[in-house]
Amino acid sequence: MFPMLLYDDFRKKIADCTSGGRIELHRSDIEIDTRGFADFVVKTFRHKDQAAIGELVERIRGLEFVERCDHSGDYVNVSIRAESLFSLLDSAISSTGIFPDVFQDPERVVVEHTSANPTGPIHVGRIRNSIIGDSMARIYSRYGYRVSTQYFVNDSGKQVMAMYAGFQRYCAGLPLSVENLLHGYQEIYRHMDALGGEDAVISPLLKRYETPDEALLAEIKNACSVVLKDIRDTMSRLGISIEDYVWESGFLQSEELVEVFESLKPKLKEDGDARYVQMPWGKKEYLVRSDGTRLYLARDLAYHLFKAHHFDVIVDVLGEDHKDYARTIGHVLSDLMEVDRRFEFLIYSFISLEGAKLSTRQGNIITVNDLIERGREEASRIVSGKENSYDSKTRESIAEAVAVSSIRFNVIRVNPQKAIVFRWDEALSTEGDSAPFVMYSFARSTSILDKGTASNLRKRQFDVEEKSLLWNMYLYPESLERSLASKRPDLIAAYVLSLTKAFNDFYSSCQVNVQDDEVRGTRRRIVEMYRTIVKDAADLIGIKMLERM
RNA sequence: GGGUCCGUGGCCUAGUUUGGAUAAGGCACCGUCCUUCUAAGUCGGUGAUCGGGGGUUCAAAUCCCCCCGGGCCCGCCA
Repeated sequence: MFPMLLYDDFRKKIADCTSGGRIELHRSDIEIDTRGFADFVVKTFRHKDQAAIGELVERIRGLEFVERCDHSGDYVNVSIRAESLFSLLDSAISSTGIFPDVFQDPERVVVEHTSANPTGPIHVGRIRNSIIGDSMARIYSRYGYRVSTQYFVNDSGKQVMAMYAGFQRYCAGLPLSVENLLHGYQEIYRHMDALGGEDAVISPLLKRYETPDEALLAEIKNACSVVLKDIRDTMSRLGISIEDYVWESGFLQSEELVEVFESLKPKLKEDGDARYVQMPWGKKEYLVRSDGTRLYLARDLAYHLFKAHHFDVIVDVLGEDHKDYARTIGHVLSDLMEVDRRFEFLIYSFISLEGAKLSTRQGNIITVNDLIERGREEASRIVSGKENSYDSKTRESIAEAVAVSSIRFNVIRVNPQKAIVFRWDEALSTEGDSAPFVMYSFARSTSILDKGTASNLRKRQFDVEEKSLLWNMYLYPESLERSLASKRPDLIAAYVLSLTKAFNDFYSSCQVNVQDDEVRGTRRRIVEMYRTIVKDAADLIGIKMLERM
């Protein structure tokens, strides 16, 4: 089943004009104009037959939604009638409440994101995973997929063992808190060499763990839960909630693990008592150590098999350090194990600190909670400085929404492939291309609707700013499509900005609440449609729209 | 060393997948607009050899090759 958006696609209809004619053009020859010549441009470089192009122009002119169509240079410029855009959007939103409507797709998608080792609070380096993952899940969902989200909790590796051992050694008797666990974790790595290295400190625990020693399992899971609670609270503040937390320890002896080894049996190679699979690009990937214990890869494959049992599309959001790893699991699952499911990976580059590297272990982090707090203070100051005075409760809720939205926006707006260098002023920026810019326009639209009175819709000439706003609204499906196909949530951010700019132009040029019934009626309707669409799109990237700010 | 991704005005970010008409936003800087619906806004201005070099093409920020700079990976860690 192929996911689809339901709306009247003018672009497709223009493409249809070329079929059966003397020149054939593909949908990709028809572009959205970005230079101000028209709305759509049809590229005709490869067609020198002027008569045939003239014929095409005539056919396009015949379309009821086309206002103007001219052949100029090597392009055919097509302008769409504002009335057509208006009635398309109006009827879609009137009948279904959204634009574009979707065909409910029965395919089940699971997006795994965040999955950070529970060894400390979530920091700005890690949050990109959560922000991208959550937005991507929302985009799949908006597209009509049945979506679930998961966090794979690592409670079985060296890092959490070290945290547990560190807490025992350096915080004995103290309460099991995030601060104490983090302290123990950092201390034990500081003294690792003096204590005899990982072999002496961690390996015995790992061995007991995999036996399995149920009491140890429970204690470590308990410690992880404490840190995880803190991570969950932070994410929840950002409007991110993950449906299922799947514990790695659950796969130590699972059916799926047995299934992995069963399925890989013919492909598994021996190296002493260790076992590995050979990658076609030359690497050996180990699943079993010489001492018989299993590596993370084995448990993660079991986890992916578990996901494959319940979902059709399995999406992992991973940092660029896991790029080769993703290639490995993709190959093992699809080619070696021949699991008939779509495994997809969204790889993003890191957020770094200027000069320094982020590290939980070394204590060199900016926590997301700190970031939100700073943002809240900043926003609170701006709200207080405004003329219309809000009570302190309203002011604080505005500040929180602005802080959270700004942080999410400034992360999501960058192509996941590109690295981000963290800077305080950029992370919390409230001017220009930012979340508050979008939110503020929305708040102004609330005022417009509050102040005037409704009236009947009547057909009339639209101004250029009205047309431009309508056109931008019409383009929403294009952004949704591209964003989903290329797993680029940043494209939604770009769309939200351009829609907001179009609304601001409209706002400054077109008074809405005027005497004239026809003008007032259509303009108020345009504002309502804008609110529906901008809210829809903003929600995909976690911007919290406020009625007032 | 091998692999991989990135390099667009002083700074940040789109545009590269599918080559085409004036390279688009934002920040900063200079100037404009609050007795029309919220100035977190609007309008205008300064500022780009699209990292460098070669190639393909009627046409290259976009495709190919080489080089330079930076991130990440190259564990019987997770």
